[in-house]
Amino acid sequence: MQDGDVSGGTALPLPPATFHILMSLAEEDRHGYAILQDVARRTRGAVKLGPGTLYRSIQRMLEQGLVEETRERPAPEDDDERRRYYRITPRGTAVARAEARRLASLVELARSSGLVPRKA
Amino acid sequence: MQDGDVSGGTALPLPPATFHILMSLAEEDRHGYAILQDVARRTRGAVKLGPGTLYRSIQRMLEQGLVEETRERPAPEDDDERRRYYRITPRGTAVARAEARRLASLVELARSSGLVPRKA
DNA sequence: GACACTATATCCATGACGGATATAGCCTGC
DNA sequence: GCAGGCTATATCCGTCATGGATATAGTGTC
Repeated sequence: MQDGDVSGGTALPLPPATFHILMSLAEEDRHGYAILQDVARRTRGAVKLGPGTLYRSIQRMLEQGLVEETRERPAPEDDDERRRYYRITPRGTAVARAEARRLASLVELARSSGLVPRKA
Repeated sequence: MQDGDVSGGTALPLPPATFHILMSLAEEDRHGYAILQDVARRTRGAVKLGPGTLYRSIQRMLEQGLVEETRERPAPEDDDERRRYYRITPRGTAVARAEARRLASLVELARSSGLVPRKA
């Protein structure tokens, strides 16, 4: 299902886990485990990333420059030294937007196919 | 990324190829190769299914009862005996609708994440 | 003391994919 | 005449993303 590239080796469609991680980080910087909880919360439990999926996705995304690790950390009393915090990059934002547009046009396609009788 | 089932072993998210095939068959009964061309046409070339993906997807979908092979064929002068024609089942329609709703709510999620600046 | 939660990371099996390959008849251009 | 492309179906292979199990380890709860 080869769509287009978005410059730099990241092709669409984006792996679903990658898209969810980018959406979570678009809101604010987070560490891995917090992303896990945030995705579950935002999707009302519909999407629960497994730990394997999460950490391997983050590694891939670091290599592709979609996210970067931040040195900034919260005040020590709110922190946990084990955590690793991540921030979305401009490239990550661009890729996420491209994926969102792709999904939106896919929904449009479904609508014009006579599917989608009512609003979600 | 385990979402819910839609009764009978077919889980969401649907494999993208499966969703495209269902959308194509929602319009009218088609044979395999015609689905291939229709998907490419409807997505304006953005999605081109490989032959392996197409025929294995159809086999899986037959097993899951999402599509069925039809005995009805066009007039012999418009036909090709090699073709195998497929029709979407009520279950296939239900599954496709569920997937379309899932995608629509994913787009909504992206919108509320501050992504998606303009319409696709 | 057992269990659950936080937090990261790796391993394994499964599943979906693209592309190559196979087979084969048809048509077009050179 | 024959090379190449199109129609049409089907199988094989390597790759990639996934869920879940497992590992490690500190904290808190029952």
